[in-house]
Amino acid sequence: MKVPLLDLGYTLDNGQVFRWSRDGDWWRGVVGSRSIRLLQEGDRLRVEGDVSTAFLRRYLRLDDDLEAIYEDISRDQCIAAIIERFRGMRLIRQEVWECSASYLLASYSNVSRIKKMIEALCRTYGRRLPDGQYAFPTPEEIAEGTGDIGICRLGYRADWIRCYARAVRDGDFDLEHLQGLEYEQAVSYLKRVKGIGDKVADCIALFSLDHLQAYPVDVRIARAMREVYGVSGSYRKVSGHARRHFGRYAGYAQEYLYIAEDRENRKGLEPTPSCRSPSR
DNA sequence: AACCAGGTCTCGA
DNA sequence: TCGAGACCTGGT
Repeated sequence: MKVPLLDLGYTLDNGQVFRWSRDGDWWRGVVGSRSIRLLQEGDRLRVEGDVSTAFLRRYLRLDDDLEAIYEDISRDQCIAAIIERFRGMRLIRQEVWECSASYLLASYSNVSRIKKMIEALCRTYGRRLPDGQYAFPTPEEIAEGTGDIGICRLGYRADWIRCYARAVRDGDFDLEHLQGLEYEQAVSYLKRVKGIGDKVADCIALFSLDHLQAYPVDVRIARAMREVYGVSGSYRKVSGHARRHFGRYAGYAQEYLYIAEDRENRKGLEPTPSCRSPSR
């Protein structure tokens, strides 16, 4: 399929999704219960697996006008340089249950471990797919599964995920209702779930509810906000400042800042533009 | 071997 | 509303 401005590598390898990995020149991943392989060749995407182009257009947010978003969020030299450096990185539109359950597990951990926890969860409770991969488990499968959650090594997150799965299964937490809410209401509703706080709620809002103004602040973003923009303090304060600074697509700016920090930390590879000084 | 991690919970001011 | 401490576990 033909695609607009896109860098598949930056898009799949920036910590927003946890079930994709490199496989030679290809990318291999499981989305829900679909096993997919993707290869980008310029403006074309080669696709293997049980997916339609319509599904991929939606999943990869190919409907976002990246150039327009770049223009909107390029409100300072630092973010402009980072955008230039990582051109083509897109947010991904994840399904709500998988996204929320995944980020519920993501707290106070690191991407490598998060990936392992999720794979273990899928292997323990998810359906086995024809190619040997495992689907992301449904709330019912987690709530009613007979597998031993202990082998997933989730730590204290095990209780959170089981409690959340039960609530969704029983209708005590309504994902349909969630998807109809505005940003602030969605965040408040999400935070009723034990294990979902400010940051995870923002991730879910941004990655699965189309609330592009959401601005998740983790330790890295907090560091960037402090060092680059001179802002620190409570989550509310930092996130709110960023949302005012970057505007309605603040979430995109957040993800560009995040990938820049990430590549910075994987030292040795690809130098990134540095703008460590509140020039002003 | 320490330190850190896509944070949240609880509690006290 | 905010800040301080504790926290499963595994990466680096």
